[in-house]
Amino acid sequence: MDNKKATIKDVASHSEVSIKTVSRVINNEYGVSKITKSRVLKSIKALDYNPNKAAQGLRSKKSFLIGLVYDNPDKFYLSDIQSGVLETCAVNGFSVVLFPCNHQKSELVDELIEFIKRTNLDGLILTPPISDMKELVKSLQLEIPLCVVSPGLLTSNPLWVSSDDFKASYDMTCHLINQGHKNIGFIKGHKDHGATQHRLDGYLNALTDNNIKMDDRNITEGDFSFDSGEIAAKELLKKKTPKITAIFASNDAMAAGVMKAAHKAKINIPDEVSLVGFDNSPTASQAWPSITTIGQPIKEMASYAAQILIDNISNKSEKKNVNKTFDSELIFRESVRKI
Amino acid sequence: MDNKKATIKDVASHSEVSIKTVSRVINNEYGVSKITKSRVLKSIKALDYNPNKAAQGLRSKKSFLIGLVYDNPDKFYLSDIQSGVLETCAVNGFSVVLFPCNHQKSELVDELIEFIKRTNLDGLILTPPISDMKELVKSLQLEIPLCVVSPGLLTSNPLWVSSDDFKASYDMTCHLINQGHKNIGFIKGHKDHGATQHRLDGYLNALTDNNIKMDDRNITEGDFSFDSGEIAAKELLKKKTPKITAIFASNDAMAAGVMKAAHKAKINIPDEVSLVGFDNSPTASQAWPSITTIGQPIKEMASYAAQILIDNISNKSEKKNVNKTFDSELIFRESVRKI
DNA sequence: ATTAGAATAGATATCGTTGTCATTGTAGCA
DNA sequence: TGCTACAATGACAACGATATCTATTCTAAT
Repeated sequence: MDNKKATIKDVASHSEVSIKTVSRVINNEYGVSKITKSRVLKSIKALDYNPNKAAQGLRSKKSFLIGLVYDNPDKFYLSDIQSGVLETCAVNGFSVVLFPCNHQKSELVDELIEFIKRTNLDGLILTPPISDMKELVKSLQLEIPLCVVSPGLLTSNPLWVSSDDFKASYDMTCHLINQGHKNIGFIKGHKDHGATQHRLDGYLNALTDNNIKMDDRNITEGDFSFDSGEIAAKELLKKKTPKITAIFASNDAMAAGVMKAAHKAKINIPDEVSLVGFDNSPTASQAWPSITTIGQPIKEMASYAAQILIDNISNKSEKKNVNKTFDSELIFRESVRKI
Repeated sequence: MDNKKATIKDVASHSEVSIKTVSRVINNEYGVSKITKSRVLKSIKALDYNPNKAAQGLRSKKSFLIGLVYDNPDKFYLSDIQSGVLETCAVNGFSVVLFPCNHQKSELVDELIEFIKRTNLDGLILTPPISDMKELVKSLQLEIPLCVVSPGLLTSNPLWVSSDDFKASYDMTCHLINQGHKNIGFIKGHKDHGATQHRLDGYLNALTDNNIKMDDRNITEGDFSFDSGEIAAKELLKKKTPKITAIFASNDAMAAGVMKAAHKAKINIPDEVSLVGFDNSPTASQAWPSITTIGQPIKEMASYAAQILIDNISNKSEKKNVNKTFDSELIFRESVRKI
């Protein structure tokens, strides 16, 4: 049976000090001698004591809860985000509360504010495309410490972490060009994601820098979904003059869609058309042929985001410039052919 | 700026009743007249009051936190589980704390118990394959209210929800047989999952009931991963006498692996070999050809699991027989051909 | 009228911590 | 020796809710 749980009082009397001293030990505060500290720690172990979070929270006005807000159909991306945030929070004694939502819902701000209050959050992490909603971010900032992941625009205001989508996209396009491709189709991502523009810009700049004239018909709409990739590919593949020799999909899900379209149309990848994606999701490595793509350290980014947010909440460090951009990496596989 | 948050006291004085009456209204307790109640509710709105969870928890010994334990590489499955649990918890004023883990780690029980204590959980939901670890479940039961999802063995003891894997697998096998297939390869799932045995049994029983002699060489090992599916398929596809005409993979990820193996070996699906999976994950619908599979109401199951757990915690209902098995559904697509 | 019993409301203790402020102990120094 | 400075410790209130118990008011039956 469960003996009643030990409280700070029990620890105090067991180690013959005041409860305040025990509290000091728990919170690693100054002013406890080494001897006392070790005695208290021994008692804590002996009694299997765990501080009561509710009581701590009540007194210190903290909830030790961080909200994670998302509206992203990419389960692989989300999974990485979650693990990163989770690990860091666990290490720091925080828990994570998830908040899936619909970014197009007009009442979202109100719902979020209600959520923050009801749950008594200490901080909030916003992921794309929520992190791209400037007005919403502005409003939430007034309520609670914030960290945004991959926002379209980097301001100095809320905490942020980001990845270098522009450079990655630029480099990948150059890679295709180096492989002899000049007619490269591009499938854009969802218009509400900041990354969409950056990835497009990388592509466009690479063309320009390599003196390739941009052809409007090579650029198609997409929304990061598999289906949109398939539809866009149909469009691109039926263009005849000049024929497209490579397709750059703004993410791997759409690249997989392209692959399906190609299969259906009996167009061989990479022999007839090369294909690259973005995200390094399992989809890309499991496809046949496996898809050349761009990897970003999503989990690390998320982990770092949680850390700077927690630091900010605990105002442990008043360091400035904690915001950080993470490097991406090209991952070469079987879906690109030299021509 | 943030005015200080309203407390129950503020509401009490604003509506000119005692704090206890406000408490009664918040908790929907007996003994408040309609008039008083509406006055209090009005004040609550006017002051934008939200009960402080920490204080509630401290006093009532609850944390309003439910733990969700998982060790499953299938992100689609997990995503459904999470949304289901999340929604139900939100409606009931509970939050969800995630606990990803490694089910093969020997210290898992201790880690879980530590987690339960540290986080002060009110209840725990275990998903496969953790829900299949009998000893672990037994130990945790002593600590905290439990609900297991899809355990291999259904006992009356902890709360559970389940899906009818045996029947689904049986029906799917019969479907293949009806389409003229007699030599059906089977790829098993991960040995630690209870579902693995049930799915295999369904297949075997269907063969027996249709007077088809089981061939040992038709049954291969797998572990629910894409790669294991690809490896198993290589094995099955090289068998010549008698040739296999259909493959039943225990989940969609492995079915996708089979598809890759077939592509590599230039074997056409479904013309030369039919293929079916299990889970109805996006993988199956996005493949080319799209894969016939079995759908289970994962999200609903998870939602239901959370509900009965919360009911149990709040001992709202002492209903017995709340445990429930959910029906599966065959989903017919392009990967099966009549012969 | 009277009164039992239900319905309603309130006073106060309490949950397990941390914050504030006071007290004690000890080493260093003139 | 006497004093200061600072490290170490403790007493007690407070956080914001619920539980327990008591005190009113209201209703309906006598």
